Amino acid sequence: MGRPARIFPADLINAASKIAARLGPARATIAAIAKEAGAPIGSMYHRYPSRGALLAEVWITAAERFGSQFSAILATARDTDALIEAALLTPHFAREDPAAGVVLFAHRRDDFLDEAPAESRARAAKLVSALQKELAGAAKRHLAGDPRGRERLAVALIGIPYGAVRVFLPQAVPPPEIDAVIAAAARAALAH
Amino acid sequence: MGRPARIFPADLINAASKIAARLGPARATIAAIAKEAGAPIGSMYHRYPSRGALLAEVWITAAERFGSQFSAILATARDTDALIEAALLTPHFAREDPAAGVVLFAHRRDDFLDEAPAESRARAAKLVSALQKELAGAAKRHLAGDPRGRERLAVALIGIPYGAVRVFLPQAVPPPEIDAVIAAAARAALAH
DNA sequence: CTTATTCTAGAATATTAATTCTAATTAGTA
DNA sequence: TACTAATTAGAATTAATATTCTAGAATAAG
Repeated sequence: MGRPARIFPADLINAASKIAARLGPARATIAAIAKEAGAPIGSMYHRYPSRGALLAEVWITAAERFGSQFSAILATARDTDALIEAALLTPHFAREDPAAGVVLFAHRRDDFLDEAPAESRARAAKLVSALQKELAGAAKRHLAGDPRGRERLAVALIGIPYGAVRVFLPQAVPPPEIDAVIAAAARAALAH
Repeated sequence: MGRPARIFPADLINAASKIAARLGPARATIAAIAKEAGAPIGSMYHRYPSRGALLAEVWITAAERFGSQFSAILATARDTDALIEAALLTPHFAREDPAAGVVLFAHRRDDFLDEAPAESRARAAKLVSALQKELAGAAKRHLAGDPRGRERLAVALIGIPYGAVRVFLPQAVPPPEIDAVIAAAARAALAH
């Protein structure tokens, strides 16, 4: 029933991710994304109500992928060594999915969400708060003594790896050698 | 000779810094900056040829302040302990000059420079490459054995502190407790 | 084979914000 | 006191892009 689609939502998200990674969300215009996707402008609005909604979807898609891997690692972590794996997810992710990595680690979240409809914003906020909760839980388990455990864990497992890959992104993918540096730094940050 | 100025360049830079820190460079419109400075739109263009030129000046001003302190520390560093002071400059700077700190550490450099005239861009590039050179020199002195010394130093003294304060900025100023975490992490990153 | 439906297609319009322009002030100077 | 230069002041214009609108195609159902 109806004309078959040539352009699917996933195509637009992929195209928008690439453009946003390359030029930044501010320069990811509807025209540029449409061109990258090989779609006419009209089809963009057939899929997404606004540019803001599409950009939000780009961030959310990337964040969901990262978040699910991160929480899987965190949930099964038995000791500090296992936590370090969570810190290493950031460079790993940046290598495995460069466009999503650049979206998440070389641009600002708000630049993807500022123009988003309320519904998308709520979905994004849920992702962030889920991650916060998991960090709090892990802090309770692994850093029981520290009243600021969640902050410390956030710095060690998110902030430090983020800052380290940020030195290289978006021009280059983070080189493999920094993984050891990230691991050592995260470990030190955890060891009070 | 001529009507005395009510609005000075520094006023516009300060106003633009505040707005850019609060809303991000993309939302720092000429109208918003003019309002913050109590200046009419016309006066903006009397001082700066374009919005891009003004935003570039905001970043350059902040980067010059940070850079001069950073290179002073780096130049006189005798041992690893002294290098750690360079890593701590990031949280210190974010506390002492919150607007400049947010400009440098909570936003993207390119979002301040993408629309800048060539002359401003060149000035900004010079600041960046000066810092690169200083890092390379310090790497030679302090990490003589490491072929990737400059990268490691960049990660330890810039990337890690940046990522750590980024966990808090721009909502809050980085709390004093993270300084010890940053110091430990930077030290670990240096001690291969 | 006609019709309803879904989608492509891109031109036309609307919106937002940067920039330019014209006029009005103010202070020194001849 | 006129005159000139520097600046304020903000309205008018322009430019860039997001969004809407109107048509045209393609498919399945009846």
